[in-house]
Amino acid sequence: MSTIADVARHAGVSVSTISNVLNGRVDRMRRETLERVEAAIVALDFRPSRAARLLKTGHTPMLGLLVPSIANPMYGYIAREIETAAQERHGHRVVLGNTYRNSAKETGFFDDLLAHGIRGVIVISSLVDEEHFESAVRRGLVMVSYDRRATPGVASGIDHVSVDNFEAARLATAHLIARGHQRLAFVTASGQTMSRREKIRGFEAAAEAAGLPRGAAQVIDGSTESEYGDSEMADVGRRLAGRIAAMKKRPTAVVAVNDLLAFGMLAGLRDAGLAVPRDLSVVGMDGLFLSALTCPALTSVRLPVPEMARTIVERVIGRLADPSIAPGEFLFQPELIERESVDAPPPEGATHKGLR
Amino acid sequence: MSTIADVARHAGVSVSTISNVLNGRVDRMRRETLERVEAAIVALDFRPSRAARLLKTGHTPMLGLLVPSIANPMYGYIAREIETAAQERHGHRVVLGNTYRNSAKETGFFDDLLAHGIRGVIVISSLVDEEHFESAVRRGLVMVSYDRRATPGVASGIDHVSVDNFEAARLATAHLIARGHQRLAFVTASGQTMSRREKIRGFEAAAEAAGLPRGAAQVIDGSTESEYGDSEMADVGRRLAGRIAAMKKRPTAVVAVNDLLAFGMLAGLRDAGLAVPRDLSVVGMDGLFLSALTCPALTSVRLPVPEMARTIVERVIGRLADPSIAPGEFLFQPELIERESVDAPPPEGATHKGLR
DNA sequence: TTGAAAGCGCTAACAT
DNA sequence: ATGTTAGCGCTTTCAA
Repeated sequence: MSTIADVARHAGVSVSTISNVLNGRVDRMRRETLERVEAAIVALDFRPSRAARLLKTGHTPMLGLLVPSIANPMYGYIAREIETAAQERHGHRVVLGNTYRNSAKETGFFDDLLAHGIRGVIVISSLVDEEHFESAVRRGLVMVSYDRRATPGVASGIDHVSVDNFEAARLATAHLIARGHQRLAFVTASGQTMSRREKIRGFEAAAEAAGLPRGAAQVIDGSTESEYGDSEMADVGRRLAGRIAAMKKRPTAVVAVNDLLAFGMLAGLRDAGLAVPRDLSVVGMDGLFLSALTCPALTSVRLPVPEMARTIVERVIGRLADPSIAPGEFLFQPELIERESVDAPPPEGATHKGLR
Repeated sequence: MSTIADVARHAGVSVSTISNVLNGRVDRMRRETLERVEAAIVALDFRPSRAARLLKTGHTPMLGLLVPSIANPMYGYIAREIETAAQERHGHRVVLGNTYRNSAKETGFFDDLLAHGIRGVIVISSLVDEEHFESAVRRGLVMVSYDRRATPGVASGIDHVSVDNFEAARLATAHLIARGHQRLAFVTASGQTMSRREKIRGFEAAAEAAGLPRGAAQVIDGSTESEYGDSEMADVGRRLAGRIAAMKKRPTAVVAVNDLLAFGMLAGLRDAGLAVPRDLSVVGMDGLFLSALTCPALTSVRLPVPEMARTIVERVIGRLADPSIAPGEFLFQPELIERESVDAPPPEGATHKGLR
């Protein structure tokens, strides 16, 4: 691989002239010089070393991207949109890390980014504790977090981009109530992410707004060993389905914390001999393309992923370029996609399978 | 961030001593010196700059990973296993790129890796043309390709790791034949990847081995606009299901080129009023965790993804360390997972819906 | 057992 | 309009 010195020699100019054309400082340059330089660059197939530039400038067009697990279709989708936006719109590459929701892994990732000279990082759907994030920010990282709301009243050095999770759950719940359901459950994996908290609040708010009696809207959660959410998430749904099927006075409709858990729930309900939506209605959240393929096709609350991805990328890169920009909070609105997993509740007294 | 010079000053030694301890050359060092250096490193929270090291040594612990689309659950799964193996077993980070099966994007990715000083790259499931790969290898990349067999007889500078796609399709097809099916279809997206070719050969070989009459085992394909395979792949399956349902003498069983296409097919068959496996049996390939959740649960051929990921990572890193190692081909065996989407064929004359 | 110094490939301030 | 040069933070001979 040829270096800037080779090019300078080949073009019969100095290295700074080469550097000038590489960096667009060509205004006060003789046309003929520029042409010779360009020809030399082509002739030698010269590509400037990013490593050397980084060492000199302290900048490099790369971003870090941390996800709990890229095998989770939702994170895969978000990651694709982020990588594509970073690359196509800003010429940045992305370094990916799976955290398995493990804060030591997160911290290790931040350390490595810094060592590699990468100063922008996007963190997807982490757990509640934010201290090691702020500490990474103090060490020089520009961070945007997806799917966590800023803690109200706490100054943060981090951008927060998220969907309005409260509204997402409220939308799903209100839809169910409008279809006549009076006994509802919100099903989730245990373990508190901030988005789960918001969703639970939205669920309860919708129930209360509809004047449902106390206890008519319950939260049911199931624990996972490895809390990072792909196949495990579906497993939780499946187990929870069994538990719900066995309840004496079971809910007639269920809001799942995300599509993956809903997929598991659909499968578990089927195992238990319950028909959706005849015996029980189900709403998911995420609006993955896969949710159109389940049987029945899943009614879900869709997130505006490509738009959010664009904002996320713009924020990191923008704040990297201008550190005086203050971090902010960006909330996106979800949208209910009606498909086939919701119907009116079964007539009272017919809640057991086969009675209809 | 402190530098090696800061540490040297703090410990009262020279920078080369610091460098020596950083690189484990501590054998002929006074114990007391070592301790002072280590204390200084801790005191200053010093982390050596990878960028500076790279410039000096030409090596950096990073790998490139190219996938058609990380939103595809199968690529997400492979990517997770690869990233985890690279990180946990070899301390390497990974730069991810989505190619959308576009060779200009692939080439651009290779260029950038080289510019960043990254010399190892893993390419997942690319199209047949390999010329721009070999050209990247000539420019210094160490490459391993997943899901492409080496072209027989052609010397290649690339490692090939793949599942035995011939065997995968043969397994699926033989299973169907053993259950009594005599009229089969292999369904796929059009567009030739090498793995599809192999699968088709395996499908046909199984049919022939069973003595099925000519024309009893047909290949049906559907085109996609954007050939990179996630939601589009399912869409193809869905469309093809409609086409199959409408056939006068339709196959009684179908082998899908991958699980995603099978998911679409299941949904499309349902749309068409056909019951699986009563009216038609379906086998997928990949063995995604999602295939356990469909209805009916999908019988599929599972790939040993974690093992393959480990081999892939070992090969790049091994050949990076020792360029004299020759590239090779590594074939893994798949395994049939029986679930609920396969049954005996419907009695002849009862192939139309509702006739049973 | 430790230190001095050259140099990896660039950028940019400063000279000319 | 172009050239000279001092680093950026390390590694690694070579000397002491």
